[in-house]
Amino acid sequence: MSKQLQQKISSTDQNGVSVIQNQPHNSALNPAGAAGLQQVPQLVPVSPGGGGKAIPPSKMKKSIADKNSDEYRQRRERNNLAVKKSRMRSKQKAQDTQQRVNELKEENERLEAKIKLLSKELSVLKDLFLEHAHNLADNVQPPASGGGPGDLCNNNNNNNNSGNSSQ
Amino acid sequence: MSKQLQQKISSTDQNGVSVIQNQPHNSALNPAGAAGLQQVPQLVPVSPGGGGKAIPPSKMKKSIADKNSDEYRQRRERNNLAVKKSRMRSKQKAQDTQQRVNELKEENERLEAKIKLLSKELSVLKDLFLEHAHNLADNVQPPASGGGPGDLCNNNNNNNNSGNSSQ
DNA sequence: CAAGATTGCGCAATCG
DNA sequence: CCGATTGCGCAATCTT
Repeated sequence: MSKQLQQKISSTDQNGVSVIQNQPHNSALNPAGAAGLQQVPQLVPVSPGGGGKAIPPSKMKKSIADKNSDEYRQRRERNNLAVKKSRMRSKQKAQDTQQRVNELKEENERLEAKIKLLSKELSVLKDLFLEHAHNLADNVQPPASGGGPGDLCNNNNNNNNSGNSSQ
Repeated sequence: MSKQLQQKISSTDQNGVSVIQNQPHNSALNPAGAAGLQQVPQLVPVSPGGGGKAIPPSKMKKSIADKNSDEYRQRRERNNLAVKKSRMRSKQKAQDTQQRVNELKEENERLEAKIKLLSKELSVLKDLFLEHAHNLADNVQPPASGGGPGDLCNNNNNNNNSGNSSQ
């Protein structure tokens, strides 16, 4: 709705292709070419013939399916542009998606590393706690040696409550 | 390496298209159709003309570019199959990639959640430690305390929920 | 109903 | 030489 145009119109040039199918079944084909030959059946479904009501579409002289028509050519070209655009986009999107995958993979690795680290820290702290617990259980007795690495837990505190402040 | 063939030869049927370009520039085009017309210029680059040595390629009667040739038709069909296959694959891959993105995104979220949880656990434990440190500092002297049942150091359980071990 | 966007398809040129 | 890719145009549809 708001984007279009802008383009060098490479359109048909360097390429100059020509294509034709082998088993045409319908549609009027028209070899308007450069080889030199030209043959235009000019077949147009003029009237329903036998029994139809009427042909709603007003003028159907060349209407569609007429390879000679300017209109036709014009529309073809427009469509060709549209197609090119659409394909470009499509390809781009695919690429972007692929990149997204890479980014996500990277981030994943980062996160996993972080988890590993946190886990390790946690386990260390927990071990410390366990150790203390043991100490407590063990040393129900008086503090024998002074320099021992133990006993952080000397507290029987009557702490009312923990002043934990969130991060 | 092990997939191919198998197919009802839909080839040209329900479709029956016929196409031709407008500005042929090169290549010998040959409208071999069904509409009823046929014209085969039969142009073949017979001799290099001016100064070539010789034409290595053995027989080049119809060689390539002959739309009538069986050989040609056969090759076209083969190529058409190849093209179809290739495109299918391509599309499939794109789809897979997209799915991969989704999976990765999900996993990412999971990981992040886990990180959050671990972080919280960690902060709790750290706070406990800090508290103990304070207590230690505070009551450097009164080793004895009478009757407070509030003993955090009793590490029995608090809320430690970390029994996760899946994935 | 028209105009652009998509999609399937065939051709041809290239690449491996 | 052959299959796989890729760019391109046509035409039928789908969307807007």
